[in-house]
Amino acid sequence: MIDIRYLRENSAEAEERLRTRGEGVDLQLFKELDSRRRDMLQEAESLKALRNRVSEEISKVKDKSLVQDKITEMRSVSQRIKEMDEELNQLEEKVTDFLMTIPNLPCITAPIGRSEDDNVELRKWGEIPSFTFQPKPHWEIGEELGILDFERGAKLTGARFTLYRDMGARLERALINFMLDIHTTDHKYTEMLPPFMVNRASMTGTGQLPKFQDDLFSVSDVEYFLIPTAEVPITNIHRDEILRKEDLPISYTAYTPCFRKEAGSYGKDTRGLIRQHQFNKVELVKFVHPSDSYQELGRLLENAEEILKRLNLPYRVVELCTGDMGFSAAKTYDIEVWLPGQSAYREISSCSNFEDFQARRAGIRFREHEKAKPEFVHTLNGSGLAVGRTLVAILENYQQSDGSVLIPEALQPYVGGMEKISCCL
RNA sequence: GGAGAGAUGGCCGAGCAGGUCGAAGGCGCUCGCCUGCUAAGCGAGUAUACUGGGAAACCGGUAUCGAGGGUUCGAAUCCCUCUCUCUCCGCCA
Repeated sequence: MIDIRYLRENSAEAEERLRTRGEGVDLQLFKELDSRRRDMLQEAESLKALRNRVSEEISKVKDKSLVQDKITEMRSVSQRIKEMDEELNQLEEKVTDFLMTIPNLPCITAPIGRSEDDNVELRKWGEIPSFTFQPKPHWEIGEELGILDFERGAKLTGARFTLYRDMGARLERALINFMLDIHTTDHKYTEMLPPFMVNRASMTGTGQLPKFQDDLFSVSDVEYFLIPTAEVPITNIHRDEILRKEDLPISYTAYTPCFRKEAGSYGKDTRGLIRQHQFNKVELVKFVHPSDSYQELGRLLENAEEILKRLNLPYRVVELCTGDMGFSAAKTYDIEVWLPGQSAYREISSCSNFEDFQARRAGIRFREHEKAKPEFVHTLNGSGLAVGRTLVAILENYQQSDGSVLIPEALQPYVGGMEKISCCL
């Protein structure tokens, strides 16, 4: 949520900045509703002040028959208050409903652009492997090795679900442990294992709701939603809390499965592991002091990159343009890993600074000084990394001419010292 | 799933035959005093949001005792619904 005062006082500037996202927002209606609300609020509150005063007078008189006329008068005042409160509630609801659907203001340093074509490549790392044979896409490698079973995944559930078997399952599990170990031990994040379903308030806090309900799976007998990313439960850990300044920055990491409907992506990535309804991810989340947030974003990005470096997988870092950023983000860097099967870089991590957008929605604050008013923290998060896509990158980059796949050295201790995956069938 | 108890400020905890209660008392914390040091003691202060005024310091109004609704001139206190927590029984990894 954007600061309502900012929208009130700088609506032209706000409209301009939002326009760079490709989001035409008209603040005129908002301004009207907002000022009507404030006028009415004042009126209702002065009526309440009157009622409070007179009620106190009544309480001091023993013989109520002496103040019967005041009681009668207050009866109608109360009636009026009730009517105004109802109208006020409606106005307020309209205003917050509107605010909740407005995306974050892009950071002024974010490159202006319309789509991913306008993203800016910042750096590249690693050697793109060259093959003496035609490299295969991971779904072929996985099926031939007997470690990925797409057909049975579809039988069990449906499209975009995959059964990992044997070394596939083990490799996925190894990657999760590998990533968590690095982030906890070397990068000093605190590991969390959150619920995989959350309530409406949590989804609203991080920005998935109310606007993106269509992207979420939910359960039918209670109003719980399956998390699309660990960002949701982890960021909401501190919802409605005032954190101690000394505790900032707070850094959490968590492995969770993620559930996404992927509505509107019907034709895309239909084969393989790239776009699944359920996938595993290790997430990094930080709660930071507003003055440090961009520095911390840089660190978080490096922490995510570190995983690819240790696995020796080539990647590049891209800065997203205003038109390609997510709803809640002010600034986003994507890490894209090289996939020889597609001869392309594909997103494997997205690291964002939300500034105070989520903190304001979720009520996550801190105090600058003992007596200072609480302020909103800045929240950050990034994938560290998407596990399934990391497995894809390993299969495609480490594939051998005989169909086997070498296991990156750093990962070998996590698979009992095994050096390569041969056919598991 | 069955039976019962509960939810009050940073924490503990009173109030609950409706009024002077944003809420006693204690603890914690902050500042000051006192004191060889420490401990103890004394005094003052110590919620949040919205809103009006003010350059600001600050001053005023409203709301908040789990959430929402109701009764009433007036609700932490009475009534209804919901959520959560705890205890016992059952079931279960």
